[in-house]
Amino acid sequence: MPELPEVETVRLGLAAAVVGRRVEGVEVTGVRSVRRQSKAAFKKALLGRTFAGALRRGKYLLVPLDDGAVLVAHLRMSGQLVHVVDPALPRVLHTHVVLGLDDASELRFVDPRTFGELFVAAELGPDGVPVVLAGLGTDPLVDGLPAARLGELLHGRRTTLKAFLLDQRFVAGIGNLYADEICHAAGLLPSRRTETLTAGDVERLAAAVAGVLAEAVRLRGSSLRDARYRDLAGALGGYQAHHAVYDRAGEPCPSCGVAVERIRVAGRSAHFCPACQS
DNA sequence: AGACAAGCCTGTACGC
DNA sequence: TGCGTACAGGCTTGTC
Repeated sequence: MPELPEVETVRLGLAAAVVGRRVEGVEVTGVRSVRRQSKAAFKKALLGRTFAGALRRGKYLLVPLDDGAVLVAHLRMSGQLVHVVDPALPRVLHTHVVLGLDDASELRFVDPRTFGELFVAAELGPDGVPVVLAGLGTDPLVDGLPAARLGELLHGRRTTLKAFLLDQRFVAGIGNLYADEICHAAGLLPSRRTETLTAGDVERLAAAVAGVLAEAVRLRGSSLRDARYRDLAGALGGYQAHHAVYDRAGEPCPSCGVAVERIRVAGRSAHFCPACQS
């Protein structure tokens, strides 16, 4: 499930492979992948446009177009963007949108669970981010997230650390996997109440957010057992081999060897080391 | 065979 | 009262 590091890896791929290309064809065969606007409006907004950049905000990909609008993509659970150099290659099952580009390559959107979506946003805020995404919080990579800022965001919150990290209104880009890894790196339980965090805890949390995400981006994201996440060229990520706790219940904590446990927090699976985290 | 996983939205209930 | 939080349900399909 693509989170910030996976989406950032796709963004880097888009910047290298499709920025500067012009859209010459738009096919929308999926029923749900384009749902914020009509398929006709989506096609009209893209046809003839040139990709002018590749940005990311949280888990949203933003591709500015040469007319000032922005192509927005969210992969949700199972979405994948694939750059296919040879359009004669067969389309895999669940290919819902295909953009034909002026170098004869194709950008394909594949999404078995159809939670993901594409749309073109014309109304932008002063930061160039579509106004419909104005509710997104701080992006730790784009904006940085020093401990002082994290402390401000935590101020007054009365919830679990897990729920806080997953709430895109405060920090944008963290999902279930990286929430668990960040908690472990910070030595804090995912079930820890935010109102009990000390200044030292917040310092370690800020360092963990930055450190875990940076390392995961460096290794081009995490591909899980289903190998659903792949980068734009179809390659697997490398961070899954470095997971300390996520999806490792019963296996030894890499720091201390104690068995990793799994519980439910904020309605989600949460993995943690009972010895290293408090 | 059916529970489960995921992200995000919506609706509703509850507590300070 | 009102706000923030909690929880459940919906959407979907591949996997165990």
